[in-house]
Amino acid sequence: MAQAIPFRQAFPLKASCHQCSLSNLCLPLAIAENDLDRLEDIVQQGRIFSRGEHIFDQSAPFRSCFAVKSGSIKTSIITEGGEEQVTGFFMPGELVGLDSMSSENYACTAKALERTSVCEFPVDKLEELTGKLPDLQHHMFHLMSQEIQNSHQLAMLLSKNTAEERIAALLLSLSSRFQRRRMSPTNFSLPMARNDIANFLGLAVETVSRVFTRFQNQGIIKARGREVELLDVEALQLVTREFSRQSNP
Amino acid sequence: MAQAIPFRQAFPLKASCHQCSLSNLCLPLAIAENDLDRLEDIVQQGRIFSRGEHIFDQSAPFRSCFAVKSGSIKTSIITEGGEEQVTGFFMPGELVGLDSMSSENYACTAKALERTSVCEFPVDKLEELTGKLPDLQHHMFHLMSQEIQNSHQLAMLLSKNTAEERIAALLLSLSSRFQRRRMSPTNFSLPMARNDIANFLGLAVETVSRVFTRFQNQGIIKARGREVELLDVEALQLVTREFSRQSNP
DNA sequence: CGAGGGGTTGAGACTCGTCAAGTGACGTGG
DNA sequence: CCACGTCACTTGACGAGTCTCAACCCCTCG
Repeated sequence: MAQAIPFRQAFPLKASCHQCSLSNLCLPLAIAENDLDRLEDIVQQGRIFSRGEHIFDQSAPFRSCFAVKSGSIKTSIITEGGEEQVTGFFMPGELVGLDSMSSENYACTAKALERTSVCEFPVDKLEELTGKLPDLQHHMFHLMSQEIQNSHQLAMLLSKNTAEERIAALLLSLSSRFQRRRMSPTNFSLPMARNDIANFLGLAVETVSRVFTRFQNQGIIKARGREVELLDVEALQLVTREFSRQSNP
Repeated sequence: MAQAIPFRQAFPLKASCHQCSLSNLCLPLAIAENDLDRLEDIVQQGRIFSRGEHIFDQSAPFRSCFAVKSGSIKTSIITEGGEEQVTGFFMPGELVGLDSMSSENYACTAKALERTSVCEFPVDKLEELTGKLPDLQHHMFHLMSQEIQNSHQLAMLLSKNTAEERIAALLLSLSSRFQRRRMSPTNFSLPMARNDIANFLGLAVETVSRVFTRFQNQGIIKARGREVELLDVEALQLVTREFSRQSNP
């Protein structure tokens, strides 16, 4: 990983949405080939953050959205009481900061979970561009409403489901997101700590730990630290009740 | 109320965002006076739904967003297992359907909680218009990101807070939304049933009921059925931990 | 080598869901 | 007019799931 950085920087920073392997997940998805240059004009590519660094901070003036290029990011809200609430994990190809587009300031803090590179989209320029490119505007609406739906799904998970169901759902979500990037959907390493998982899912760390070992004893997964292998995906899906409609009546 | 309907319908349906008392909460907010006509061109105003009627249904083709003019709406998702999850309550001046802008179909079902009138914004025309009016586009981004934030707040409430805290938060949210409309913030009638509250907050109906009576015994609220009076707003805020930062250190 | 963080495991306490019964308001039909 | 069913809501008793507290292990890093 490390040796790639000077290499990338040796190239001109622009003109590389074209070659980016994530362009089918990211903003360029929506854009005709000949408009891609206009998007590239406004993007600042290839900024690198090391593990634990903040991409942006809650209440700082809102300037940009960020697309994850490699690595991963967690976003969280700090409440008035000082508690942290993790609101999401972002993997390569996903866009961070959409929840802040309403306000002058960032609505949450974004932190790199590992060495992470991002592309930066300054909002003023982005909004200007979306006004000119209807497809891009449509795509932005699409992404934002997707974010709302995700959050609703999360709320549902938190309000109705047991610890096992929540964790199964998270594992499956991660699995499908790895798959989108053509990586193994059954064999991956969690970018986040147990603590973050617990916080995100509204559980205690101990509960997360217990469920992991329970799944392991049942032969559904294999887990050593952050290395996870999904042994029985269907069993996981059963746990999330995805299939319960068929056995209900 | 009832006699207003034929009266309104006697007028031409257009040209009334100008007079609408909610225009400072709704989409017109963002728009210069002389552009308002263009918004009005695409709006279908004054559709009425009676209690229990569906404004739109999950999985039906997505056509329009709706602004609540009077009355109130609840949105909910039906899971594969057939359970309902209430995702939001919408009061006059608020926009319903933003979570569906990603897909071909509505992401949830919207149901009138009482006799409710709405204005309809067909999305194709709306998107076309936002492409031409940067302020309107900005406002749409604003509303959508607000919706994301709301949903994150909800997720936080569901994952970290007790039954009392959730209900206090809901009461305060409703209170401030009544106040926005220049109605009493301490004396209002809940548009939704206990059942909906419970579902929305991830609780059992019985728990909601118990908390209501507990608050009543503590002299914080007075509640008879859906009629609610907030007797001690500060106590409610204390319950939600909004102020706990000051007493923490 | 010790310190410290992340993760696991166990025991007890507590919140909340479930089950069950009961109340009051409302509308229907005899 | 009253009996009745229905529906929304309330109240109580009990039990399950999860949190808290505490100890412990393992690994990394200084």
